[in-house]
Amino acid sequence: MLKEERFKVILDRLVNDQKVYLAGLSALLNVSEDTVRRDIKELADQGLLKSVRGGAVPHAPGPHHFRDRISHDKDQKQIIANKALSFLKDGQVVIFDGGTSAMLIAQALPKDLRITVVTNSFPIASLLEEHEFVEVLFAGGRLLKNSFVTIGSDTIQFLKKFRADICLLGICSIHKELGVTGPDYEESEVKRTMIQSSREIIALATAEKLETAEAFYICPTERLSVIITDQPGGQEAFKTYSELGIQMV
Amino acid sequence: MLKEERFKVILDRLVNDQKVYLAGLSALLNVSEDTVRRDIKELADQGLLKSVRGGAVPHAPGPHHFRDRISHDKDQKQIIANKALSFLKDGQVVIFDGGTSAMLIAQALPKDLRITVVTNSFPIASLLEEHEFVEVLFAGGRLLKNSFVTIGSDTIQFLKKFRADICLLGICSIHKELGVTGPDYEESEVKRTMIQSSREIIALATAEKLETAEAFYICPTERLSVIITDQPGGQEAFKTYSELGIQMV
DNA sequence: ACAAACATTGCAAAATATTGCATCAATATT
DNA sequence: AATATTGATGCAATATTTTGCAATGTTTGT
Repeated sequence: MLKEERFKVILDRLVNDQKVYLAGLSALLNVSEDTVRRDIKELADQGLLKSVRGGAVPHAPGPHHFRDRISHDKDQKQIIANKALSFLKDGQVVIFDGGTSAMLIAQALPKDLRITVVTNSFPIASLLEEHEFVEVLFAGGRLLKNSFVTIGSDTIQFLKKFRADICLLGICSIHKELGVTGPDYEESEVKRTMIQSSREIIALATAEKLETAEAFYICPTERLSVIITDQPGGQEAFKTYSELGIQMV
Repeated sequence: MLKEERFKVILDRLVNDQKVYLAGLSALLNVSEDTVRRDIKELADQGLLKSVRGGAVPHAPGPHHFRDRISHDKDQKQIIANKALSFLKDGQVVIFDGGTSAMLIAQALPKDLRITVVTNSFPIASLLEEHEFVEVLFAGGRLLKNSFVTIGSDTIQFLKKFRADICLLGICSIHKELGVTGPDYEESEVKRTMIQSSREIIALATAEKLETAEAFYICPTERLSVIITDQPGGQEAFKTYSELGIQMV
């Protein structure tokens, strides 16, 4: 088996699972762990992934460490992403927030859509490179290591200059009374500004984030136009938000 | 069997299997592995496939991840990069311009250097992720596809906010009378701003760029503090610039 | 602080590349 | 017709790269 084949396998698994282990690859590829380690090192040198103790993770992953990630999240989020896409139209200015959910949307974006994207996320900007008709405006600022988003007053100042049609808000906690909240102060600041600069807000939320709250306030629930979630099951939840004029998907 | 026939077989199998082995082709084509190797080399020179140890794989035309391009003409630039590093000290604020030379410097940056980096280049920001003690301030703006730098008035506005110690200026043309010039209008605008925001300018230039000029003016030659170049040969050039108080390396 | 897991380094064997050279066939030249 | 010339090919000797292993550090979790 060629070294390049191994590389391909490693990268493929990385895309699917967001992580690879030395032991697993060693067994799968029929080579020693040493070899896998060397392969990973080589790929890391090329910037195609990030080598970590015991394995590797994608080079620009989300903010959290990979060991506590669950891969089945991905499928659910993918469905959410596709729903969100249906709200985007040619000519719009869209703000993408920096989370992994927004990233999946960027990934699924049709190549012929002509929109202007404003974002503070490297991975998203990077994904949109191949989209010929998408203009990317990147918000500068202090770079948050490990998550590849910019934050801080410069970012906020940049975002204030826009009047976007839609803001795709990554996963936050949403609570009917307590509003939309997030776990990190500076990130929440940025999100708040994104919301202020947008006409419509589309929030992406896995079901377990509904009716929960975090430390930092972002905006009142009524400000949302659409909530896209994965479990339509909760009739009550559906009603609750519909009463506020929010469309549930 | 004609060489062209073999070529066709090789390319066909490559399309089908995404890989070919020397041994397999040698048996299939009834020629020695040496010949297959030579065939593959020839096809590789034409850019039709990528030669790898033990066989060949399709030439990846896909999304050129921005780090790929660093690898080739590396050596000469690498020497330049190392020279440049000796000018950087803990605590400084350094502006990195977006070229590949600046990228090599970023790559060679010692992990324990504590500096603040201001840049408009994704690749550079991305390279610095692993540098624990480097703070990265990223200049927002319109994203230039294919080169992954931001440009435009937002970028300039961002850069104006700084007073940096050093600006590492990628390769431009330098001419004693005509000053520093660049081939692209908007990029030159950005570079000019970087220079205005910096106390000292270190310019990186391969020897063939000295005493040449491009369309867009960036700054007078005297504004440079140091020129780092690869061929110390030219005694005259050395003198010419030394008279202006510029250090040549 | 300890053990276990993991990483790093040096090393030798195996696989693969490279180089120089001799052969051969096809074509060009005398 | 005889003889160079050229280019492709295979072979062998010599590098170079890859790989697994073992000995030795380093990190992590308890």
